[in-house]
Order: sequence, then C-alpha cells, then structure tokens
Amino acid sequence: MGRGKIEIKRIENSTSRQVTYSKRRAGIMKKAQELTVLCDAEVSLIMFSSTGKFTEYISPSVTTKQIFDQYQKVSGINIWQPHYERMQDNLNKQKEINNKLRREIRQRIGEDLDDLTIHDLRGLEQNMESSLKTVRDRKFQVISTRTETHKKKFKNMEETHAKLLREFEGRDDEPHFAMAGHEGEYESVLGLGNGGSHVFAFRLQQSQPNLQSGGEFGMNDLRLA
Amino acid sequence: MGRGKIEIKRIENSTSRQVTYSKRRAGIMKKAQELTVLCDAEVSLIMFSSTGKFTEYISPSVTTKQIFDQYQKVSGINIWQPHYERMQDNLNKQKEINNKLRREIRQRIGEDLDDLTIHDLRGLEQNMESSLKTVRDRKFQVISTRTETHKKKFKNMEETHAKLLREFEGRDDEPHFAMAGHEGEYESVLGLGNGGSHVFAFRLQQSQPNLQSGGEFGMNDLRLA
DNA sequence: AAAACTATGTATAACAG
DNA sequence: TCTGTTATACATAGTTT
Repeated sequence: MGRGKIEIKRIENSTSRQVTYSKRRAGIMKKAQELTVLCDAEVSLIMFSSTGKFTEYISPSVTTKQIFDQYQKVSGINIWQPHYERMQDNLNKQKEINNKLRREIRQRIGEDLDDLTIHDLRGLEQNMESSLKTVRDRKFQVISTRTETHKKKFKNMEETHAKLLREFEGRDDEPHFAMAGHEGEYESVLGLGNGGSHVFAFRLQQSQPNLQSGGEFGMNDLRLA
Repeated sequence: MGRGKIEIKRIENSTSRQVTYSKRRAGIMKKAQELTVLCDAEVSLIMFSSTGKFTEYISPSVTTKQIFDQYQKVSGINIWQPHYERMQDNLNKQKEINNKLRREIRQRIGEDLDDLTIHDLRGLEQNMESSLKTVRDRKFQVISTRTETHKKKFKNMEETHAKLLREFEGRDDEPHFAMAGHEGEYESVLGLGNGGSHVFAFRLQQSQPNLQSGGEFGMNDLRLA
C-alpha cells in the first residue's frame, strides 16, 4: 500500500497515527458499505480512535440494536442477562410474596378457607378474635377521647352562654339555649349510625396487571450460556 | 479491484455472492486488524452474511461488551433502557401493592391503627366481625363433617367388633372392646385442646430483601435520551 | 466446492502546497 | 492541520486447477 512496503506496527508519531486512522477509517467504512451492498450482508462496524473518537457503520437494512441482539443469540453470550435475570428474580419474588399476602387477607376475610385444617382454622379464629378485640379497644379509645373533648367544649359553651345570659339579663324575656344542631354530630361520633364504612377489605380487588416480561421485547431467549 | 471495473451492486448469483462475501470478509477483517494495530483503535466488526452466517472481529484490547457499553454511552442511545425501565416500573408497582397489602394485614391484626378515623375503625370492626363469623362457621362445618365421619367409623367398628364377638362366642370368657386410644384423637378433632396454632399472621414477618437494582452493573447511567 | 492464479482497479503512505 | 498528488502495494473479480 503506498510508497514502500508498509509495516503493520503501531505508529508512534501521534499526529501521523491520527492521519492514518482517518484515512483507513474511511477505507474500511467503504469496504463495509460495499460488503453490505454487494453481498446482502448485515454489517456493524464500530470504531473508537486512540483519542476516544467514535465512528460507526451500520448496514441500512438493520439497526445496531438488532445486530447486538443477533450477536447475543449467535454467540451464546447474553451480555445483559445477569441484570435481566436478577431483576426477573426480584420481580418473581415480589409476586410470590404478594400472592401469599393476598391469600392471607382472603383468609382473614373468610374466603379461600378450603385448604385449611381444623388446626389452622382454630388458629385463625383465635387470632382474629384477639385482633378484633384490639381494633374494638382502639375504636373505643378514640371515641372516648373525642367524647371527652366534646364534653369540654360543651361545658365551655354552656359557661359562655350563661355569661352572656347574665350580661343580657333583664333584656330578654325568655332565654333559649342555642345548642341544637349538635346532637346529630354527637351521635355520629358515638358510632350509633350504621351506614357502615367499606374502606377495607377490597383494596385487593384491584386487578393485578400482567407484569410478566420478556419475549415481547427483542431481549432474545435469555437461555443460559 | 480485479479484472474490469466492478460495479458496487448486489450480486444476483447466490453462489458467487457467497464467494465474494468470503473474500471481502477476509479483506475487511484484515483492515480492521491493521487499524487496531497501526492506530491503537478499538474496533468491533460484526457481520452476518445473507445466509445468516456470523463473523466478528474485535480488537484484542477490548471485549464486545465493553464496545457495546461504550457505544451506548457515546451514542446516547440506551438500547435496553426501555426493558430495564419497564421492569423497574413493574417492580415498583409490585412493591407498592405489597406495602398496601402488608398494611391491610397489619390493620387486621390490630397494628398500625393510628391513622384510621373512627369511621374507618367502625368499618374495619364490622368487616372483621363478619369475617370472623365466616371463619367460625367454616370451622364448625369442618368439625361436624369430621365428627360425622368419625361417628360412622365408630359405628362401623362397633358392628365389626360385635360380629367378631359373635363369631368367637363361647371361646372368650370376657369380651373387651379394643377402642381405647381413639379418645385422644377424637378430642383434638373436636377442638378441645388449646395448644393454639400459630400458622397465621406472621408470614409477613419475613424481611423484605432490598430489591433495588441498577448502578452496580455496567448498565450505564440509564439516563433518558 | 474450494484453492490458486493473475490482471487490474483501489487504497493509501509519503510527500507537497 | 487540511487538501491534493502520486507511486506503489494491496485487494480482489474473474478465471483456472
């Protein structure tokens, strides 16, 4: 090639190395393109110069991603498999835990009891009894706190009202308490109403989206090497 | 190149296309190798012939994975980002669902009730009451079934025994029933024991492993294009 | 089908502006 | 540092073995 036989050996002069790189890069790019056109080949050529400059040729019939995928398939090396597998594992673990949790809740709702032994059922019953007691206690605690507060408020208002009455004494013929309208609220606080709350128990009705991945992407078969 | 100016145009004859491919492939591989040595470049050349045959050249100083990673970094295109993101999303969704389920269970166990309003508490209580009733019903149902079965078995054995007695009549002076040893089992079936089962409620104690991934692998920065 | 040959066009090293 | 020129080694299409 060129004047005098060339030795294929690292060019020590950095400048002429860069020049040579530019020229030969153009040459090899052309070759790649010719190969693509002449022979219907799919070619991916990626080059980084010693200074880190990046150049690529890719056959117009494909994308670099396709080449990478194909490379992995053919070479048997799934470069990103470790990540992918790890994530998939995690996903599966989460799903498994999820299912267990769902099942537990269903059993606590009274569904899906068929698989349980009498022993299990007795355990569940006892557990639910004590849990129910805890919830009940908590409810009463909250109610009593609220009731106490209301009592205080009420007393306060009574006093205020009495004071007002004293201030206005003589003016009004017939004093009247202005406390009506609180009874309803009071009642609701005490839990006498029974328009039950349905906040619980059906959160888990939300359909679980199909989270299985793989396959539909070009991630290949992900078989083990 | 060669005898007569060659047109760079798809070779229609399949055989000579393959031959040309072989020859030129060798040529371009040589060029790639020369570029590597001469210019300190990092070169990745991947080719698939029209028949699908795979050939690659890779500079000895690097691995194909490194080239791919570098390619993604430089080109700003993270080829596998969509999968990765999608999986991460799924994982997060699963975790979220998981946490909700855990919380629900905790509340059904009587923990984590502080955030609940009186309304919620009343709903939870009612729900638990009815669920408990369902569980209790189921338990009794199972017990009665088993009891029925045992009764039948018992009756059957009694008859068998009576038959045997009749067959052996006259031989034995004093007939004795061989039914001892069943009482214990019977009792346990009837739920009289109270060495409670602890099957429930603490499945969710299993620690949730840290499933966050990314970063530690060479997956690059995964920033958006 | 694969290897060898060879005539000829290409790529490019060295050089010049 | 780029652009152009040129001599020459190289790659290779077509052919033969």
